[in-house]
Amino acid sequence: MSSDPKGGGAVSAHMTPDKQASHFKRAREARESEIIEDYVELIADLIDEHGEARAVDIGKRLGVTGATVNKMIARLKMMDLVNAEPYRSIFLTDEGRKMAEASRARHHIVVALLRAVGVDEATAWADAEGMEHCCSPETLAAFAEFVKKQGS
Amino acid sequence: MSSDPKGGGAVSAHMTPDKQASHFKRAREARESEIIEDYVELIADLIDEHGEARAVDIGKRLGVTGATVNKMIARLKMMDLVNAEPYRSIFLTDEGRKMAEASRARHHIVVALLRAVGVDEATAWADAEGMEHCCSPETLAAFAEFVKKQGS
DNA sequence: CCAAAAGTTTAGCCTTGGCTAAAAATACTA
DNA sequence: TAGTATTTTTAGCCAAGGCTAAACTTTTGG
Repeated sequence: MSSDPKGGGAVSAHMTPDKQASHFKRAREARESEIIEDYVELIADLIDEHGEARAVDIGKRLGVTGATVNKMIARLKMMDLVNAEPYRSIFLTDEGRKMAEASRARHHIVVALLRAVGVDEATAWADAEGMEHCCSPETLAAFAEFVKKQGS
Repeated sequence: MSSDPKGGGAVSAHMTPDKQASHFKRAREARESEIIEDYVELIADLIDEHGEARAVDIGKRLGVTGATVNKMIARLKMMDLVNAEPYRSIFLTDEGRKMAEASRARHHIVVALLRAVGVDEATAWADAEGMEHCCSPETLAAFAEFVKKQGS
């Protein structure tokens, strides 16, 4: 740790190569499901707000083109997360709805935790967008616990 | 928010479509730089521990094949983050070292925050692997502040 | 009721970041 | 020093998730 002026030390000093590899693997896998969950959660939001989820609105909120949305919806359909017929709006399957609920719950816990440790509202919402996908159940549980304690 | 039994509410109720789009864009960009930073940080770790960073060791720790490492190193070289000659081990440029420092510092702050809110050591290290890339400077500052306060 | 606008779909392209297999270079060891 | 073992490199594959452009529906308004 000779060249670490900040005093932290090498991350890998804490573990064996394969343990570390598994962390990175988990992070890679999280990245994969992240996009899926973003779409599913957003579809749920749109249905709640407008009664339906249209490709064009999904695209607008996600900042991607309609073509991209379309391709993704095809994937979600194959994964049995949504029901969709050509030229009609998109609906969640039971499984999709369950995923949306879970995703939303995680999102809220992360926002609450960030607020509790002093992050401002806007930043909390923005940052939670990515963080919600990296937290293990244990960490989420700890967050929930901490927030509850703070509140009381 | 009619159909939200958990009481959280739709995420998007808090913002306009384009604001939300920018959050997702930021999350996508973070995902892109994430891999780069993981490689750079790991190279720094290996140099600190072994005096050099070899492709085979990077691969082992990241859980990817040597071929993948090789391709990535070529990219890092193009980005001027590392110096590497054929069949020799890899070194960081000044810019690379700077990135590694920053990444490492973020990593440590996140771990400290997780520990402070009650996450156990092992989980903290594992989860920080992904979270470190999603935190804005504001959030990291809040984390640092919070940890400092707790400690005193 | 029909034309223009809006939305959806398809086709085809690109980059990333994985992979395997095989070739080339380096390192070790008998 | 020769031969084997390890490591690196190259070539070529794949899926994901973006994009544009163009064709095709559906919706809307005159």
